[in-house]
Amino acid sequence: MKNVRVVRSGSIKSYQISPDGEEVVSGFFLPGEVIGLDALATETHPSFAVALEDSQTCDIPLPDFLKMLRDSPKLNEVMIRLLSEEMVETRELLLVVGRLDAQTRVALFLLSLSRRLARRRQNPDQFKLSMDRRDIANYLGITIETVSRTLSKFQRNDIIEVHGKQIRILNRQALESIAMPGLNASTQTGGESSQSTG
Amino acid sequence: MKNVRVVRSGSIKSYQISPDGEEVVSGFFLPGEVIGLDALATETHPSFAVALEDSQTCDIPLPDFLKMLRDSPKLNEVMIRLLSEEMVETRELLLVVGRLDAQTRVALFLLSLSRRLARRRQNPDQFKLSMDRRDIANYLGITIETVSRTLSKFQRNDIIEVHGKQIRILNRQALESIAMPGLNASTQTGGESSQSTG
DNA sequence: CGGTTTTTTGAATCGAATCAATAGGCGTGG
DNA sequence: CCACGCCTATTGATTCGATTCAAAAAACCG
Repeated sequence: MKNVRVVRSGSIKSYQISPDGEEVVSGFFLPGEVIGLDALATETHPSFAVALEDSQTCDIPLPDFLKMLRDSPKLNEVMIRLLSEEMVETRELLLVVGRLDAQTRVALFLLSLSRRLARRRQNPDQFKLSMDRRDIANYLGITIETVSRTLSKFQRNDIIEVHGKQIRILNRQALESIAMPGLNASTQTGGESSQSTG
Repeated sequence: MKNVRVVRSGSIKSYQISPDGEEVVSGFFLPGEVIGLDALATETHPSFAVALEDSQTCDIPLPDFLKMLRDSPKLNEVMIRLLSEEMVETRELLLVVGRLDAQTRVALFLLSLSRRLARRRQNPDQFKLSMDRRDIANYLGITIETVSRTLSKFQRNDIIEVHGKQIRILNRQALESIAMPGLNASTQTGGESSQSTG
């Protein structure tokens, strides 16, 4: 699969196969987002991609893309910028993922989805998860059970509403304060919320 | 610090300041490695860098560097490749850091250092850590105590020898098998109480 | 519907963090 | 050179969060 792929509609899961044969989810892509930029290094995708729902994508074969790169200095600049941005984002995720507790990861995940939906003018406060719990857990590096428990807890605290894959954000502020690594503890989250102060 | 920086000698720690004011170590750089590629996106470094020992670096001011990029399609290509490679590497680290236990992280860390030393023709089996336990812990997303315990354990199992910052790798195979996420468990690493020469 | 898979919830266990105390290095000054 | 104090590292005991194992409940599909 040596393509650069632009997502047009639907959603895509990308994953790798770890040395021990396990699937490892490395990202979810929404419309407008680009998959396979890291293919530029190796000229082969280190990862696979599957659609999570009916999706349309626009594939550009890697050789063609490289040729375009050579022909267009402008595209070159854009690509460097895109890569560099993705780099910053991934680096941040890296800082975050290894050291955060489960509920922070889940909060960040929900907010990330929300933000990306907002960017394409969809309701950021109510949306349907296109991936199942297993994929979320895998992506966040926690277990299915912990994802489930955490969502339940958020719901109990009136931060979100969960109906299967349907999510509604009720208290964005609370969610954001949970997502903040160690920053301000209590918003108006009452109940059992108890995000640790340090 | 709007520079792209090439490390010539010594070693450099790069870090960010998290929202709650904590230092977060984001990488260690050895000679020949390049710091600040992600500066290309924002035109400002998201991170700081300090020398861990006497070091020489070669700084290229970002504007100059960007001009060079504009003037040289060749450099452009090289940069895209470099960024893309760094991307792959960081992505892998990401997969790994969020889901691995402490001793796997430490093993990977030691092997990473070793590999990078080998690349520049230094002894990959005996070297001095230029950073302290605090930095290692911070980088790996675990605590000082856990780093210490893990190194001690490796030593007890005759996998490495530790004298403060001086490290000697005694059983690379064992270290590698620990570093493998969930792959073949026992080389001769066995449990804590495996046989040993004394 | 029945059967399957996904999700939620509960109880027990395990690993790492935390709290606390000791040991080792290292530079300064007696 | 040794004594002292400071800082880093190690080790031990306890606590806490997440995993694991197990089972029930809900959603999904032919």
